[in-house]
Amino acid sequence: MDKTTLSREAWLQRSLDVLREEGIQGVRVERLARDLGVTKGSFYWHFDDRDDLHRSLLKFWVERFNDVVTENPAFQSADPAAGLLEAITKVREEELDKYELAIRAWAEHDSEAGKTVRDLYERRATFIRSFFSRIGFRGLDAEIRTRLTLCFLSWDPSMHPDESESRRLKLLKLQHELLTKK
Amino acid sequence: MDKTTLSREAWLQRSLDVLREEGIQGVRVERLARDLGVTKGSFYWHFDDRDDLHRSLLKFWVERFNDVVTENPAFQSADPAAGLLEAITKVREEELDKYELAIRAWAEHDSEAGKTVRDLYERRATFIRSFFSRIGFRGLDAEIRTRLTLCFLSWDPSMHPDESESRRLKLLKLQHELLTKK
DNA sequence: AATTGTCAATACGCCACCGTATGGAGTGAC
DNA sequence: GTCACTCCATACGGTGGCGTATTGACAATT
Repeated sequence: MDKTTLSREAWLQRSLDVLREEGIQGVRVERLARDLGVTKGSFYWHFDDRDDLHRSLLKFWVERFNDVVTENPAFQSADPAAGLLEAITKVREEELDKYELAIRAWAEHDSEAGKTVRDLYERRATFIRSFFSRIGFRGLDAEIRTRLTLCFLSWDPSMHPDESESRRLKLLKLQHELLTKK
Repeated sequence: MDKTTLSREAWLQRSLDVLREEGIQGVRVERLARDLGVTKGSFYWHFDDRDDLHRSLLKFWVERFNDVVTENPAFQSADPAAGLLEAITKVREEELDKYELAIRAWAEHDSEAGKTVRDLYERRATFIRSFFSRIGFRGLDAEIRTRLTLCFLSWDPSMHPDESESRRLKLLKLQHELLTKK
């Protein structure tokens, strides 16, 4: 791994954390430079401009925190209800939702981030829906279960930031039981 | 109603719409002044500074879009399942969730807005939980149903901005059935 | 008619941030 | 030891937004 790549990723990782803590308006060139202990001369070597950073940031996040679930064949082997539980448990355990709300907040007011999030939602919905479909739910019945699952995964943790991990997993299981029960 | 009050509310209403369209970073003094066809001389008559506007905006939103449900005794009369359905239907029909995501996005990176949203969540959760409690659900079983209801109300519509009103109501009813069924 | 109060216009200084231009340090090629 | 390449530092001009100070228009009061 050469230094160019490394340094570019350092900017991206720091950007992601700043995004989470302060929102996209905190992801500024000179501020990041201060955080990283360099000046913006470095930034403009690695990126065209601030917009380039923002777009790269989206790609960076999608690759690291999303593809690992929806593109992962491991969840297809078991019986559907168990496979679904494994998938949503992985999200919680590996904190794949860590930057979720920050990205969603950003997407609300940025068209490009909006498109990324919408496309991603479709991938996720298709992924989850297939489980409910294989369990035997059809049409609107599968749809509402899919949506409730996605809602709960993406939104609920952000409303309970101080909840213990064990309680979260308990509620996650309970939600899974409730929605997979025929 | 004197002109002072009216004009102050004009700033607040415009701010709320700008917040929804562009986020809190769009709620800027000179920009709002342009939108309203005045100069910022007016702004600094009605508000101390930008921060004063932001804090007032929060209060403005809470009073207009939230108290009407949680502080409304009308939903307590009917049987619990029916009362719950009435309450969540009112939210959808009167678009009380219109500014929900914009506020939530703001709250993610602003401590004062964060506190407002957390307090509000508690009020809502208590409100919803009482229905499930009266239906006969207890403990974690009532908790998960409460959370799924709140998730669905706050988050799901934002993921389907182009969905028809009738389909939304249909899914809302289905969600209600699924969660109130013993 | 003069005075007071309400609201808005104008002009100013200030600061944060962006993007560019240019120079310079370090390293490997040969 | 020179050359070229990679990466960062420094200095600059430009822009946009904030908040203040001052003046002005208009209405109501007396």
